[in-house]
Amino acid sequence: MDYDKLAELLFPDTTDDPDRYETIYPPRQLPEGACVTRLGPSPTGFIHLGNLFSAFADERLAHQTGGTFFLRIEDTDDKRYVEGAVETVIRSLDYFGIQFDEGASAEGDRGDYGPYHQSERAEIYHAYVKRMVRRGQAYPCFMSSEEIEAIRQEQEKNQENPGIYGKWAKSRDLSFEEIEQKIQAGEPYVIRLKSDGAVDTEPSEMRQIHVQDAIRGEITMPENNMDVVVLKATGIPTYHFAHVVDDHLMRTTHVIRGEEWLSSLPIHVELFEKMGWELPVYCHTAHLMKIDENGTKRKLSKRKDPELSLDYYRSDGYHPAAVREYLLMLLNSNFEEWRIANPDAGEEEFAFQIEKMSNSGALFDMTKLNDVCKDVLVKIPAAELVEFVKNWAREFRPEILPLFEGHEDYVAKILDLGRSGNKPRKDLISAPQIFEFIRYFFDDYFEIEDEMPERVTAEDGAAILAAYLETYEHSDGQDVWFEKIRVIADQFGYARKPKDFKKHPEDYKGHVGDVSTVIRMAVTGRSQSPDIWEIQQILGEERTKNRIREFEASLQRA
RNA sequence: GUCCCGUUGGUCAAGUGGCCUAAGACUCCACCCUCUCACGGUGGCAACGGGGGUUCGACUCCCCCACGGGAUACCA
Repeated sequence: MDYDKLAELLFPDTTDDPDRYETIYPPRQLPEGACVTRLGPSPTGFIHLGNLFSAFADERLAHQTGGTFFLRIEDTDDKRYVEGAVETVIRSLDYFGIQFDEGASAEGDRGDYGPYHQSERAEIYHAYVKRMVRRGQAYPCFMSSEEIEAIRQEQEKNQENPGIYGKWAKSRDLSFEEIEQKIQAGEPYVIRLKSDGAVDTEPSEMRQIHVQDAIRGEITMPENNMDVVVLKATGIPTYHFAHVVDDHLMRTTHVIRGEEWLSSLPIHVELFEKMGWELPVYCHTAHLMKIDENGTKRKLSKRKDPELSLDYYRSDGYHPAAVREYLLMLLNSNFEEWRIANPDAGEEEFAFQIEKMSNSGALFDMTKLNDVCKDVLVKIPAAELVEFVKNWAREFRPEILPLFEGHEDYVAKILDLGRSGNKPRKDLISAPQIFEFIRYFFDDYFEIEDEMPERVTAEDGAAILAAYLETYEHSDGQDVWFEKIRVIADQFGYARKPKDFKKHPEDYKGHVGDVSTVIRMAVTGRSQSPDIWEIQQILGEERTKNRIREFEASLQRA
């Protein structure tokens, strides 16, 4: 077989000098140790937590080392294309603070290593495939999908490994004339790798390949022996081939991808060997898992698990900084302890290590996320939180937007309730929860929600409120204010201090806490809340007094 | 079927042959602080999947099994 002739037949218009791309895309001029990473989503536009998870690792690794992080759209499967997907991907990631230095963007490609859409790189792939053909490393295959299906069935019947290899790779033996004739007849074909892997050998007897995975350590697998497709009938490469060519030419140093790729590693190794290129550092991450209804751990799935979608966190009003913080905890096991030691440091100060990534799948724990949210939100200035909640409301709860819009200062004061000092309150978790938490500050959403304390009758309650109103001075300081409540407690037979009541419960109806709960009920409609005095200061004198009068009246009616 | 990866409390996890009577965080419980709640503090419950080896000694190394996950496409 004259491979040069075959290559010319297959790729008449393609360059014979793929090495020219080596000069078009020279090694990057980067500082020693800089990592080049990439995210390669398919253009469905659906970007999920797993993508964010690995994008985060990519981003940290690149930016921490002074390297480059780029976006490459892996649109080799035309069936998957969704309009506007690139914008969606970029926007989703940007919301969580992930930005690319290079690659596909809303305004088109940026950077010297493009094009960054695989669909636009056909001539590059073809140049390398042509060279493989010339070297006898690849060949056209004319088998129809029916033929391949029949082969698979026979292999299954004989308990053989499915796939095109060895004797099944019938098109390997086609003569030039046969090929030429089929092509002239317009028969569709793909280009397959002519694998050097041993066939008819037990896997354990096969040559083993050894790859150092940055997360998992040394990986040992039998070499590839499949004649995998490198170029589809459409002339577009498969993932395997595109990965090898692109990551070489784009000078990717670290390939971070999900563990589902582990099994195709031998294919990639053979391809890299055939091309004569150095392997990138592979980092195969574990999948995010969840516990499903029957209590078993399983991979988060697109279809079943709404929490996999990034939009889930956005629409549920989780602050991106909190999601980042939590993800970083899952990403690097030592982050949490570092955070405890450095509560105020920026995330970028944390030394992310790829080796510290877990190699078993982590369960995504919403309870923990909520806890992380509290710690993260407590550090965000109130004004910023107001903007955050406002933007969330605008998109997801427009009916409550008027509460925030134009009242930013009022809301900011509410959010700052008890947040100062060295033991700040940590009440705030997510946008909807924040609204729920502060709702009673707005008359439209104020209502009596809880029950009166057991130790206070309606009659006593009304009397307490009357006495409270009598002595109420809006300008009183907190201490003076509370002293007055103690006096009222005393008047009505409630202990001035809870401890007194605990010691001699028979002497009292209750204690000062019961009295203040009545007031709290009147002012907030709830039996639990932050400091009443501060709440009253924010509500203002008029609104406070009105609420007390109203509750007093309702108790009298009862 | 074959191949690969994984398995430490309910969850995230530290652990690289003796420092393990197995760290820390979340959850839960108790107590303290306290006008309620939250915060904070103190304490508590709770784990090396099973079986064989190797070794003076194994969570750590090897083998088998079980379980979970993945691959086995002209999807990525």
